[in-house]
Formats: sequence, C-alpha cells, structure tokens
Amino acid sequence: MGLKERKERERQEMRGTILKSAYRLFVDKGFDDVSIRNVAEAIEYSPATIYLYFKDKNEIIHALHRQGFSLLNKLFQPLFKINNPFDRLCEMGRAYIKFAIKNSEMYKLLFIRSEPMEHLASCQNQDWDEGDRAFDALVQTVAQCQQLGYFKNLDTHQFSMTIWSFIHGLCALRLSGHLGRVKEERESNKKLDQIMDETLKTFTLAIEKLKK
Amino acid sequence: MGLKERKERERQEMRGTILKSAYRLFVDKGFDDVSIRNVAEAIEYSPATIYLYFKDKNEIIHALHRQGFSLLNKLFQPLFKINNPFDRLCEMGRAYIKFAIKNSEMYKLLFIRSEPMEHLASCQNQDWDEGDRAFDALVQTVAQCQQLGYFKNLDTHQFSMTIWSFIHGLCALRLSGHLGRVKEERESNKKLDQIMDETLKTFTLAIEKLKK
Amino acid sequence: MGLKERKERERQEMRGTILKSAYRLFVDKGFDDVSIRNVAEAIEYSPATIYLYFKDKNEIIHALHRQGFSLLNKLFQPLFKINNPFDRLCEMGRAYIKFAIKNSEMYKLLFIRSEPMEHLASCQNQDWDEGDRAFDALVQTVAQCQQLGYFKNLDTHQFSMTIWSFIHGLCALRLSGHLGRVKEERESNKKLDQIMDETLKTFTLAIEKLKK
Amino acid sequence: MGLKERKERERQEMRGTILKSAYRLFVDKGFDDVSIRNVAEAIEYSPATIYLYFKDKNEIIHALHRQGFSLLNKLFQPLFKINNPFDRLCEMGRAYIKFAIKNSEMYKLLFIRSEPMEHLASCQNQDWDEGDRAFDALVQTVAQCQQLGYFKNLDTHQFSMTIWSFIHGLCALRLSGHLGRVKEERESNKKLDQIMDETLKTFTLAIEKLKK
DNA sequence: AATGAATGAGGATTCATTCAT
DNA sequence: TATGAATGAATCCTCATTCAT
Repeated sequence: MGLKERKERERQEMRGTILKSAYRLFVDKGFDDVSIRNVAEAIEYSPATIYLYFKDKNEIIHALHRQGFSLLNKLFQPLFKINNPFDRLCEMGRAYIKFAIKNSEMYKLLFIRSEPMEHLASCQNQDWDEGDRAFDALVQTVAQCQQLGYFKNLDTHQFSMTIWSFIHGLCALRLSGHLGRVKEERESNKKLDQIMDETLKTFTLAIEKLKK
Repeated sequence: MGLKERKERERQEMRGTILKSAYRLFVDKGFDDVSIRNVAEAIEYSPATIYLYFKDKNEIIHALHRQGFSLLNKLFQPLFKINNPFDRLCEMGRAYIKFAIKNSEMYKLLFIRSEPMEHLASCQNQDWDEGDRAFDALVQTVAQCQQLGYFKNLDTHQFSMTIWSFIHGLCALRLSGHLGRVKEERESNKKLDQIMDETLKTFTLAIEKLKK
Repeated sequence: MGLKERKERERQEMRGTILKSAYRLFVDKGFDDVSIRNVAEAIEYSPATIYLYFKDKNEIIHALHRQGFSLLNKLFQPLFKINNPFDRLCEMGRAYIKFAIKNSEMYKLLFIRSEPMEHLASCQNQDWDEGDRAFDALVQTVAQCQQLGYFKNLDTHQFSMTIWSFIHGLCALRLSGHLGRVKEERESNKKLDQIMDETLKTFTLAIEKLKK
Repeated sequence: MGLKERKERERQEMRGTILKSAYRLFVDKGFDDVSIRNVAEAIEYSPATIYLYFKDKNEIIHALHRQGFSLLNKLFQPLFKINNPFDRLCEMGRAYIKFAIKNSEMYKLLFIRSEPMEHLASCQNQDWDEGDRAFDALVQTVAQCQQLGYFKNLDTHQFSMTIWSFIHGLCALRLSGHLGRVKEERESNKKLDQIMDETLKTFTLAIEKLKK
C-alpha cells in the first residue's frame, strides 16, 4: 500500500521538477527554447528520462498550460473580496493585463499559441475546468454588475465575451509588438504600459456609461 | 529597352512565385513549416536560388507581411463609399473579421506573430505606411462618428485603439482555438462564425449606446 | 563498478576514434577540410553523434591541439638525459624540426594556425600547462648553457624567444613551401631536409661563438 | 593597332580594380572573407564578370601574392640609402616586422599560407623574380656586412637564411597568437609590439657579437 | 564585355525521439 | 527507474563555378 503511494508521490515530484524547469525556460528564454534537451539539461537528467514522465513534448506543454490557468485563477480569487462588482471587474482587467505583461511567454502559451488548444481538442477529455473557471469568474461579475444596473439590455454571456475579447486583444497587440508600432503612439514616445493603461481606461469609461 | 524590362518582369514573377509558394506553405502547414528548403522544394528550385531573390528568410516573411496589409487595405477601401460613418464602422468590423477567418494564417502573420514586427523594428525604416493606413481608416471613421454624436467625450485615438483591441481580440481568440472551448458555446453547439457574429453585435450594440 | 568504468572507457575510445579520424582528415586534406560532416562520414556515424562527444568543432580542434603538445613534450623529455646543455639544445632543435616535418599538419595546427590560440584565449582557462612546459624546457636549457659561459650578457628569456623564433621560422618556411622556392636552393637542387639541416647548423655555429 | 592597345589597357584596369577590391577585403576582413562573391559585390559587378579577368580564385590570390611581394620590395628599396650594411640589416628587420604587423593578413598570404606557393609550384613558370629579389636584398646586405668583418666564417647564403628564419618566425608567432600566450610575457603584461622589439634587439645584439 | 540565373555541395548546429541496457 | 548512444531530418545560409544570353 504505502509503497505504491510513495512511488506515486515520487513520480509526481519528478513531474513537478520537470515542469518547473520547463516553466523557467519559458519565462527566461521564450517558447522556442523549451526543448526536451534543454529541460533535461536544466534538471541534470537525461532526455530519455523525460519520456518516462511525459509521453511527448505536447504533454509537457499541456501540463504547463494547465498550470498557467491554475495560476491565473489564483490571481483572480482574492478579487472576489471586492464587493462592488464593477470595481471588481476593473480590477480583474488590471490583474489580467498585469499577468500578461509579467508572464508574457506564459500568456502566449495560454491564449495565443494554438497548439495547446489543438492538443486539448484532440484529447478525449471533453471538459476543461480550469479554463471554464477563469471565464466563469468574469461572467459572474458581469452578471452582478447587471444587477446593479450596468450593461442593461445586454446578454450576460455575450457581454462577457466582449470584455474578454477586448482585453485579450489589447494584451495580444502588446505581445505581438503592434502596440509600439502605431504611428501616433510611436511619435508621442509613450511607454507601452501607458498605452495599455489608457486604452483600458477608455474601455472602462465607455462601458461605465452603459448604465441605466 | 524591352529586354531590361522583360528581365525585370521575370524577376518580379519569380519573386511572386516564391511568395505564393511560401504563402501556400503557411496556409497548409503553418508558420513554422515555412523554411527556405520547403519553399525551394515546392517550386522545384535549389535553396540557393531563393537567395537570389530574397536576402534571407526574414525578407520573405516581410514581403508576405506587406502583401497582407496591402490586401487588407484593399478590402477597406470600398467601404468608404458608405456615407454613414457608424454603418461604415460596423462594416469594417465585419470585413476585418471575414478577412481574419478566410485568411487565418495570413492574419496570424500580420497581427499575432511577433517576428514580423520585430523585423520591422530592427529595420532602419522608421515609417510603415501600410500599417498606418489601415489604422488611419479606423481613426477617421471613428472621428466622423463622433461628429454625429457617437462616442462623445471619448478620445478619438484612444477609442479607436479600444475598438481595434476588441476586434483583434475576438479574431485572435478564434484563431487560437479558444472560442470553441468556452463551455457555454461548446454546449450550445454554436458554430464559431455565429459566436463571433453575436459578440460583434453585442459590441456594436454597446457602443451604439454611447451616443448623446 | 565495472560497468561505469567500462562505459567511461568506451566513451574515451569513441573520443579517440573521432580525434584520430579528424587528424587523418587534417593530414590528408588539410585544415579546412576538417568539418564535422567529414569526420562523421569517415567514422560512419551521424554528424549529430559527434556532438555527443564534443561540444563543437572548436573542442575537437582544441583536443587535437592538446594531443599535439603532449606529443611534443614527450619527444623533449628523453633529451634531458643529455648532460651537456648545449648539446641538448642542439638536439632539441633537431627534434623540433623532425617533429615539424614528420607531423606537418599537426605542426601547422600547433604553431601556425591562429584558430587554436584564439580558442584558447577565449576560454576562461588562463593557464596552459602543456604549452608552457614545452617552452620551459627550452628556457631551462638555455639557462644551463649560460652557466657554462654560453650566451653571456644575454637575457635568458629573451634569448630563448630568439631561438624559438628562429627554429619556428625555419619550420614555418618549410611548411609554407618557401624553402623550396629560394632561387639558390632551387638551382642547386638541394633537398628540403638538407637546407633545413644546413640552416640549423649555421645557427648553431653562430650562437656557439657567443661564448666567452 | 590603337584599338587593340586600348582594349588591353582597359582589361588591365579592370584587373587592377578587382585586385584592389580583393586586397581591401583581405586587409579589412581577413583571408576567409575574400570570396569571388564578396569581391564582385564590392566593385558592383557580377561574380561571373570576375571570371572574364581571372581564371579562378587561385589566380586572384596569386596576383595579390605578387602585388604583396612587390610592395615589400618597395619598402626595402629606400633602405639601400643606408650606407652601413649592418645598420641597414637592422632597419630591414624592423621594416619587415612593421610590414607584417601592419598588413597582417597580407603577410599571412605571402609567407604563411601554403596555397600560394603551391599554386606557384604548379605553374609552368619556373622563375619568381619578386620573391627572389626580396631575398637577394637580404643576401647582399649580409655579404656587405661580412666585408666589414661581421659574421666571419659563416656562409653568406646560409646566414641569410638564418636571419630570415628568425625574423619570419618572430612574425609568425605573433600572427598565430603564440606570442601573447607565453607565460612569462603574459604575466608581465607586456604588449606584443614590445615583446617583438625586445626579441629583435636580442637577436641583433647576438649577431653583432659575431664580428671579428 | 557583361551578366542574370542557377545550382550542387557543403558549412555548423539542434531537435524530438527511440532503444538496448 | 534511468540513461547513454544514436540518428534522420531539419535549420539557415554561403561558396565557386558554369552557361545561355
């Protein structure tokens, strides 16, 4: 009994070690520098060993994907202490953006690269709790806003999608380098963070007006 | 006289052939499978030949990049026949989305991948007309909307950024595969196009209300 | 126990095989034809395999470099049995020349090509024992000669450098093909070995006179 | 008549242009950056054009080789104004070293690389005036020194070879990077020029003593 | 006289993966 | 459980050279 459990525990620890190392490579060097070899080297094991814990590279990426969403959910959790749902919504937006900037490579993995979602789709596993949970946090908050009169006459789910689209778009433009290339911004020498901040504020201002 | 011109024409044709082939690889196999070797193989030339027409891989990608923006601008142009700026704005959104869906790999190249923008940044060429022109089309239309009383009290440029962020985000979520994974959508078996349509409509509805 | 050692031995054998093969390519085709590909082909392994034993091409060259110096030192060692330092000096010269002629490509690697020294300089490793040892053998012998009254009033180190310069120059001219092109030698149909011998003798004769 | 001559003159001018460009590449970027392509690019002609003036790359290198020797001879010429042959000998040494340092890549071509001499040997052309002339300058000066009592009882030709060997060796060690790696020099932080200077002085001092 | 077009061969590396041990 | 050994397939890119025009 105990032996089997210990084995299993050790196995999970090793998986953890591998993922941690892969994650660091991600953050430090970017997506393309996460190779089985590099990961193995970093944890001072042989590449072949990695294959004892993960079927292939996709599985590692997928695991990181799940970790990333888990982290994102953790970031959202404390925001539920904020009672005013509109304030909370704003803070969620800020937290999301902050996450995207601070963990840009991870963000790319979670939301921009299509490989992980394709992998997910190809799995038999139909549900995907972590992803749903993050979006649910948004939907609930939007719903609560509506109870206070915000976003009247707009479908809760649709409007949540709208918000997510906006905020993801803003992050994506930043990470792809487009934000810095817009002529007006370029010429005014604004910092990227400032541009994002102002655009977020504009959006906030706009949707705030949708109150009856 | 004619000889020189013919040579030049042939040269341009060859460049075109290479680009077309590169683009097809894009569409068929994705960004990462566009290699000089692959392109050369596809057009049945030696890899070295490619280098007679393009300095390096970046230049090929950059050329496709420009082609893509040029195409996008062409799609926007006829919309200026629409007199009502708000209607035009809506149509621009639809055209943009349609472009992103129909030419998804191209869209990824234009707006999602960071390589092309990095290349652009590394060039001495400070200006980037095609990109500016596309965004200008949006800014102008927003400005005209404001003259009709839309989006009052919002900065023109900022609000244009907001719109672009939203619509790009929507396209990006679609292309990364996220749109199809949202639980509610999944369960209602909606088609992706429909989801995008509805979300766009919601956004349109929302900003339409920002009229004094 | 034994397994680990066997593995290690096999590893060293493989390294040896690679180096031997690289060396043969050196001798047969010259420095520039030593490529990873060539080496791999010669030992009938894949190029990638080479990288399991050597970090990169430089490391192979460096290893050969060390082997060469090691061999040179071995050739000098028995000469210390010769008690008379001046006689020993002469024999060292002869041995050096013999080495350069017999292992001409190796000599080029050790003393003529600049790549290995550049590699050495780029290493963090400040010391370079094998090289120092070879030169020390010369310096010590010169010092002992001076104790017997040779080379009076000349700085030991400086004079050692002088001797090395001369003898290296002689070898280098031989290996670059200049020795055979000097008109007088050409016309008298002297063999290259003879020319070197006579020049060495002249030098010996000259410095022998520097005795008080 | 005149037409034929003009054509020939133009031909020589073009050869000159090519060589000048090749020479600059040499000096600026080193031996390995002299490629037909690079040369052609530098003079803004097509690579194929080069082949109208030179059979192949070897012929270009050979031509540069001759130019180099011609330059060296030009450097020696004014030294014949110095009446005292021993002084002249010393100055020749200094000039030679200066040339080697200032035009290191050219020096490598002239005296270190074996390709040019191999090419020379493979030509039907048995004589090689420029090379002979440079060495003759040395032999003559040595002979004149001997008439003043220097280097008594030493064969003129042999001793000239000795001197050349020494001085070439010194230059060669410098260019291969060995000079900077000798432990004692390394530790005393001497500049390379200084090391060469001191070694040359020691040699001069030594052979000066060979006077009856 | 000049060249545009073309290429085969080759350069150093890196990768994900497999398999016998 | 772990790994050392191995590789085929890729990557971008450069070269000297030829030949029809």
